[in-house]
Amino acid sequence: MLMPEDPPVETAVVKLLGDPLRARIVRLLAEEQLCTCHLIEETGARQPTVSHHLRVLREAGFVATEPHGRYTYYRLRPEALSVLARSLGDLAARAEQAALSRRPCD
Amino acid sequence: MLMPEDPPVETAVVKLLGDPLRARIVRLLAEEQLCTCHLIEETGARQPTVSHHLRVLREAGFVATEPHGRYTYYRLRPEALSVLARSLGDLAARAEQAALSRRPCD
DNA sequence: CTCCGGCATCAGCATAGGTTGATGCCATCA
DNA sequence: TGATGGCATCAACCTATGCTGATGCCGGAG
Repeated sequence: MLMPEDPPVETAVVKLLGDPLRARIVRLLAEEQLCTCHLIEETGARQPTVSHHLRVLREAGFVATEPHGRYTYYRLRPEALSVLARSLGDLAARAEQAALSRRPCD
Repeated sequence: MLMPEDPPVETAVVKLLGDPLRARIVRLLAEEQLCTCHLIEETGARQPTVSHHLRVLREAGFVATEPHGRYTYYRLRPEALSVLARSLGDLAARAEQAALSRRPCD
């Protein structure tokens, strides 16, 4: 078979939102665009830590960076979130049907 | 302040779906009810591993257990998934607005 | 041109969490 | 009632990953 496993893509992406600090950053960015210094003082985390998580979120397509003078602003990419939301919704819908069938054990 | 942070509850729950094996189990259970032995042969993981993840998923409210003879069947709880989906959808919606405002740096 | 401040990157450390082998419990069957 | 098989639990190990301190880059102000 070609795809014995399901796309681990989404899974890897979901994993990123599982980190508390990353989740906090995402929620902060869901309210307004912020630069790194804001995120530092809002979260209380140190600069390299924040910078690291922003990099991770950027590489995953969750945030977009926008250099502005010597500050760097970050904004959320709503699409990335809504794709995940839709995917989870689909899964929930299928789960409704799954309650009916049960695979026999022998 | 009482709640400087936002509810890490969802975050903790999302984290669970970030594990590849757990995600695989959830997707398998989204198709039909399965017992542990099915999940073992489907995933290729060993029995204690599967059992451990099922426990985690059960404690998080993602799956329900249903003892059936000497087999134990598991089924997905669609509600848990749809709650997450809705939450992510809300976040995406707010992110749309967030693109407009930007906090000044000084 | 020089200094400063915001930010990214790097190597090392520490903890969390997934996997494993061994073991015990319970239900079924002979 | 003893044997078997499905499943849960436990302690130990190990890898992944988040955090830290140090350093370098770059844009802007003087």
